Amino acid sequence: MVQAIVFPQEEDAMPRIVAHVDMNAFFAAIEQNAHPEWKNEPIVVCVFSGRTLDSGVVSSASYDARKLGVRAGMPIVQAKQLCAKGHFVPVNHTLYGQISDQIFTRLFAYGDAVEMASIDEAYADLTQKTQGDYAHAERLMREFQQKIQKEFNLGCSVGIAPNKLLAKIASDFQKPNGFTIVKPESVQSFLDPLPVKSLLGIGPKTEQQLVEKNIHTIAQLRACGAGELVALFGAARGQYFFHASRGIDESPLETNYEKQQRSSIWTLQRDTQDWNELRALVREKALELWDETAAQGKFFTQISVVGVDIALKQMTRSTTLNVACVSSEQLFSEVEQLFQSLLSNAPLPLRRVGLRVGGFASPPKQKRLNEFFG
DNA sequence: GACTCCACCGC
DNA sequence: CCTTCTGTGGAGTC
Repeated sequence: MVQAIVFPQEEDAMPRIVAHVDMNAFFAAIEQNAHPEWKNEPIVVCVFSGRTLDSGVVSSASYDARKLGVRAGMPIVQAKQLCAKGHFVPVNHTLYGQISDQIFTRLFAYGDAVEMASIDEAYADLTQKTQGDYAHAERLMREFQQKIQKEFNLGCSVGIAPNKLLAKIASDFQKPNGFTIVKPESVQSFLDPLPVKSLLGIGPKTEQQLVEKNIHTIAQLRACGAGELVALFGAARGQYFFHASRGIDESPLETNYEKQQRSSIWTLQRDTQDWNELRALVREKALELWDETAAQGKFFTQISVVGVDIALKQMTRSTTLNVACVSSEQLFSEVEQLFQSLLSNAPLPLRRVGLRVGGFASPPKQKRLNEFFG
């Protein structure tokens, strides 16, 4: 075969190759490494809410804990019943974030572009580097997988496919330490037998709606007309499902993504409907949020508060400022008003409350950033 | 456009 | 039986 000379137009036309990397039981695996004496013992990483000794949920479970039925999202109390001898440790997001950064920094050497999709997932675009050659892509990503295992003692699953949608499903196909390649010619046969829930964006509620229409597999979803899907799910999601069921996804890697909002929500020691009981804590949290965003040079125009009542019903109140918020005092005063409005309409005492800021804009009064520090 | 709620994605 | 925390995007409503 003649070696093709690559012109810019042909570069654009080159079929994409995208890899998705998903760390296996990431938080639990890191904790396992931090405690080598727990080898082959169940480890359960927990978010303790602080309300009672064991209130809270499981964030991540090691494979030894999963064998006993422990799952992410499960109440800690329930996990302890399944796994009395397990090691229950609190989440340490800072540590996991640092390790995540180190791991995915290595990935930049393997692709043209990298998107860190979450703390334990990333995409790499391999199109140019491999010149569209799947065998080359496989060699590269197997090397990456082994490198991470060796260097960090952490396993990951890898999917390689023509786009992000399929690469993500492929990395999920075999776990742990899976390696799945979906070439363009086998996209449909790969997708068809999978449950609809395999598609990003189809969760429990949407799955239920589809099951009611007797749609269980992606093949059955593909048999639906675009019009029917749009009628059922609205324009955006309907069209997404139409394309996704065919394995079509042109979305590019988001390589310089910026957060749109920052929020924090916490569980109260005691349920309440009384602003005076919340005031001090809310104030503290508002100041923290101000400090964190100001430190990043971010100035927000949107402020919201959220309450979750004892029936777990959520309520929100929000406001949009004309000019970015200028001080922590202004933030707190806005938050106070929003909470008073929320509380006066809350039918039941609140169990959890939270704050959110977003709508990041230029700094107020056009001050130079460094005038805010020092 | 602003606001509120809902569904979903991670772990 | 008990239900954390963070962030995005869509839909309905006004």
